[in-house]
Amino acid sequence: MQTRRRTTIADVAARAGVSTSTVSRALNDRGYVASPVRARVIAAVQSLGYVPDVNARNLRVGSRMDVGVLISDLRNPFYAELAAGIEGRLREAGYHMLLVNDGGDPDEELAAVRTFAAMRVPGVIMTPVGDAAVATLIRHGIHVVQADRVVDPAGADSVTSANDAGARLAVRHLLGLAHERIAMLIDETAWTTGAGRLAGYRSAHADAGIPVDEELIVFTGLQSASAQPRVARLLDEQPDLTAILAANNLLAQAAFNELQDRGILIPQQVSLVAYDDLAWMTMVVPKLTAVSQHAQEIGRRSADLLISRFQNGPGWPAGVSLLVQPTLMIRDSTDRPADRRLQPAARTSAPHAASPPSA
Amino acid sequence: MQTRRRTTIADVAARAGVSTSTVSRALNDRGYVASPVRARVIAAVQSLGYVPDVNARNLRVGSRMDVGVLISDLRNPFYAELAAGIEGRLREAGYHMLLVNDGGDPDEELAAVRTFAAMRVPGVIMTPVGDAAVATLIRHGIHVVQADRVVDPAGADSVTSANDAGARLAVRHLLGLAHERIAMLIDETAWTTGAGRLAGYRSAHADAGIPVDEELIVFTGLQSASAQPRVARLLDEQPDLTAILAANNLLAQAAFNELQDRGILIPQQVSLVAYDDLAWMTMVVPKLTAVSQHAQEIGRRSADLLISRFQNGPGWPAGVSLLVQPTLMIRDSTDRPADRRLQPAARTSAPHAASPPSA
DNA sequence: CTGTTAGCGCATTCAA
DNA sequence: TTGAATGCGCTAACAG
Repeated sequence: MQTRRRTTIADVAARAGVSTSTVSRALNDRGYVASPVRARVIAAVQSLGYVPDVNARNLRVGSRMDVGVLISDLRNPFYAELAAGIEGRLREAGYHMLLVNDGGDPDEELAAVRTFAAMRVPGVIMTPVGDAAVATLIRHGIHVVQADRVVDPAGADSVTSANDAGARLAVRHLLGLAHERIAMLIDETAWTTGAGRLAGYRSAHADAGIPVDEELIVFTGLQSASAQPRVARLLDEQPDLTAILAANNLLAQAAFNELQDRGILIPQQVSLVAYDDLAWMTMVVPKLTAVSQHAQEIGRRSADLLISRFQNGPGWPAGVSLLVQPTLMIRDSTDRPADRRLQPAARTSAPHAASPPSA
Repeated sequence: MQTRRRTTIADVAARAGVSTSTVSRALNDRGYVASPVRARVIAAVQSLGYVPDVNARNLRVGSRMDVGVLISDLRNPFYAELAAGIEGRLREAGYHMLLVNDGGDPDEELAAVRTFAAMRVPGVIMTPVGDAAVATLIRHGIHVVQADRVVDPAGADSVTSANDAGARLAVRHLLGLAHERIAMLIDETAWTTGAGRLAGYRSAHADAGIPVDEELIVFTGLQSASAQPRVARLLDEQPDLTAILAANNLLAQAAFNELQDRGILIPQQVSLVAYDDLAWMTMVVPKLTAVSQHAQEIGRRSADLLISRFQNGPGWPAGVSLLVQPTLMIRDSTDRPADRRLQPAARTSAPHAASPPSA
């Protein structure tokens, strides 16, 4: 029957003819245990299929070997890579990853954080959405590493991508090709990722002495469904833009789809640079020029940083920030701008151009 | 200082001027608690920032609200969708997902399963790789739902895609287009996914009275790096094939890339059907005809099934198997086969055709 | 080298 | 309606 009591350390002890503490010592290589005794214990464990109860162990010892990981969206390949990087390193260090997906919702995030606190995990790696969550963790004495973006610049550790540098790389590349009207697609700038990328966009323009036309900076918001229509509007309103920098992979997808739908040639009519470098970007025609953030590396370093926190005591400096440098992968979606007059002609032949532009 | 003892239920009790049992009752809505007392307790909890220790709670109660989820590869969008589906439902039911990634490695899988057993989770949802893991879980009285594939057809519950039906759909579509030499790309058939898809491929042929040429069935193995070279060899050795069915998204990617690299036109020279329907498949040219497995739905149903197990006692029939029907999304990568003689001509102009075919 | 004792934080009898 | 006592399974002192 299923009602059978689970086997405990006492069962093992009885079977091996020793006390429970001896079993505990044998299993944890702690203190002295005579070889033959250890062998008997191991044998008993095997035959009983005994697995120690971590709840009891954690309760007694006061810490556990699981770290909480909180990310926004498992289905976004960027986060999936990040999580994979984190998990790999944690596993190497003997820790387990407890992954929770908050969907970018601050309430879910707070709930998840409470769960981690309840579990008494020693640390949490998260892509933070609200600062309340980070604060809660810290208040409970739980180490937190902010990955990818940061909401608490002072207190908690972080590992982020050099967003400004990445955007600068992309824009400088476009400016070098002689583009002057470069649109920037961005979800929002409340997060450091968006803010950094926008800053890079601006500073690259400043370096080149080219003024930024604010009309070319479009905010799509966080709902991915609204992105493509917003791109459509941009294309309608700014017929003379020659290049687009999409601030993340979802926006790149939206831009690419809209350009395709309209029959606008990339890069002949509009050059496109994606932020995030995903597999599909080399499968489409043309292959997309993209900024690789090295998501997995960000994950690995986040895990490393957290583990260092565990090992080095409170002596360690607080608020360590690591920066991972992105790389620009130049492919086929960027080229010198062509004669702009090509564009309206091509667009009228596409079905989507039916609605009259406001210009 | 960090050395401060963590706040426990006793601290809350003291602050509220009641006993610990009253606090416990107030927090769990169990038994009678006078309203004003409850209010005082809540206030104390708030001001102390108290969060109950789940380790202690689980130890006492003997069960927890976390279910283990074990998948092969977080970075594969199919699994990511599956996990997202599982998590959504679990969360709705008040459970948390503890996700571990085994990389398809039986040893890692076994280790993870032991961890779950040690945690005394009430159930595990997994894409199983070895049968030892499933057996271990069952032996420990932990409910397991096999998702996507199954290694234990008798004992444990499962939610899978109707793989044979999906492949049959795809092949029937190709046969209907008058293809007769349809290659099947498959990683391996040790897993039920591959076996089912191959069976569907065969039965569709049988239904149409078309013999299967075994040379057209190629096994790529599990390492994704070896897939594209294997496709290359297939193309060299079988110059007269007119269509390819790729048994998963990785293989579809490999096939697509190889065809592109060789300049072979899809679908004019070779039609391509992907198993798994991912976002990039509608972004490439041509858009890929694909079998959608509804990965998220598989995840949702797996979670539902597990939760039912929790609720309905041992009275429930053992080994429930749910089947999710796949859907064929017909797009632009499949068409009637063209004159085969086009192929060699096109291929000699491609760089990869340098190595002489064995034919 | 090994056994006895105690207690981690909590939920639950059982009395009051 | 509340409090005191008990024990979940385990590890860490402390004796022996």
